[in-house]
Amino acid sequence: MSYLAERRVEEKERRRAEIVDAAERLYAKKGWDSVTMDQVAKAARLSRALLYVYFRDRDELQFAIGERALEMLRTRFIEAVARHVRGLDQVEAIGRAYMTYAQDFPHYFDVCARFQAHEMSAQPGSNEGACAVAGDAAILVVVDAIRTGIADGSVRADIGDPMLFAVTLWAFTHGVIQLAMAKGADLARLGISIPRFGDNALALLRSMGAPRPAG
Amino acid sequence: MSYLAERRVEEKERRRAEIVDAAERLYAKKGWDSVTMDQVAKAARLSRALLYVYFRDRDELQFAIGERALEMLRTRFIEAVARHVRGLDQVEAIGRAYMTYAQDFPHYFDVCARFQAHEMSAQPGSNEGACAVAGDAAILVVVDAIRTGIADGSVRADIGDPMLFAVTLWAFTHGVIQLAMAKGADLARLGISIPRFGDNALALLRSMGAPRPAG
DNA sequence: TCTATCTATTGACACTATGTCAGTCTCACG
DNA sequence: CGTGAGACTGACATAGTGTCAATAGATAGA
Repeated sequence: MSYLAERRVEEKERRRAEIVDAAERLYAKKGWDSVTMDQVAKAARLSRALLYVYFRDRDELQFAIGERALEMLRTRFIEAVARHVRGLDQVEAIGRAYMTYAQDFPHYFDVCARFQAHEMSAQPGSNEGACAVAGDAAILVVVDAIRTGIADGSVRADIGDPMLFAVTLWAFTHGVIQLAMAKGADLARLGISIPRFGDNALALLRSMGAPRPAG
Repeated sequence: MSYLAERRVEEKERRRAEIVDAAERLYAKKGWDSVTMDQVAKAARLSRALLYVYFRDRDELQFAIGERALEMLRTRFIEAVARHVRGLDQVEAIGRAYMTYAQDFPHYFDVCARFQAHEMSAQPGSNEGACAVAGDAAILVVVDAIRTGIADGSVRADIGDPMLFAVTLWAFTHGVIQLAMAKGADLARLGISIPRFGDNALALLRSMGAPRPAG
């Protein structure tokens, strides 16, 4: 029966998703480092051994959460872009979207940060090409916005490669958010509030992309 | 005898340093995650249990390496500043120094990145105030350079708080290096070489700080 | 010199978590 | 039925962390 095999696959995907759900809840609550496979198994009401049927190891489970995180991020980027017409505004909106994303889903941002920081050597078992620099799909949204901006004149035309510019903007923004997320308290002690920090960074980035007479 | 107690303290510090040395070598060779207390103990020719006399736990050992890393970073910053007179040039030199530092001591940069990313909640047992945002001492060098730049006219005067600007520059630069370190291969695949990436970022940062008619 | 004592050092233990595997359970199909 | 494929599990082996009682070594004082 072909549609039985189909059902099997479907069931398998559901189980897998349930596991990721459970893992994600724990991740959000306690941080990845203190989530054990046992806890995940219990939360999903399965035996620990079964997790290893669906995921090669702990890292691959985190990787699965990462895929969700990147997908969500891309969605937010697209929504942000849709709210503006001028390219420069879109780029700024993307930056702001990244910030609110990090606030709304700290654990998602955490995965992104780990993907970004550790080699993440696309395990041979999984869908390899899925994640490159920072979720290709997401970065492409930025590139598009930049291209739009160059076309409508809101972004300086003399930036070189839009891809290079996009990756750089990404790195800048990521660095700012990461610092804000981890060191909010220390920043406060220096008289810097998170919103001020974020707004300032965003303004600087905007001025970087805008043509000479500031826009 | 007072000078005997003194000798004791000295010996203790030497031992401690030996342990950190061993740990650091392993860190540099294999990355912190795959360094075990056992390996450190063997490398230092001590029993594993003794490590716990000198360091509360594995994290505190890494922390000790972090102190060295931050000290080294500050040194590099100071050297970089000393090679220039105009504030803007000093700031740019600091950024470049951070990049070469990351190349020269990848494991030191790795510790910095972890300090920056994880709360690093200054353990009550150790010298707490030692590390705030990113090794206060290091960031102060940046602040000084910015102040110098404002004074000599090479840096836009209308940036607000120099501290805010310094922290932001730090975050930007850190983000760029982190991405370059971890994703060099993927960047290359996008046609972006590390040097180009770094130089471009540095140029952008410089243009951010320079007064309107680019300097 | 002998001994009390203090500190550095260690072997062995308890605990936690990971990943594996042989074996059990379930159920659609012949 | 009963059988075979795939879902599922209990129990094991391994590895690493942190702790503790006990040992070894040196020093000051009798």
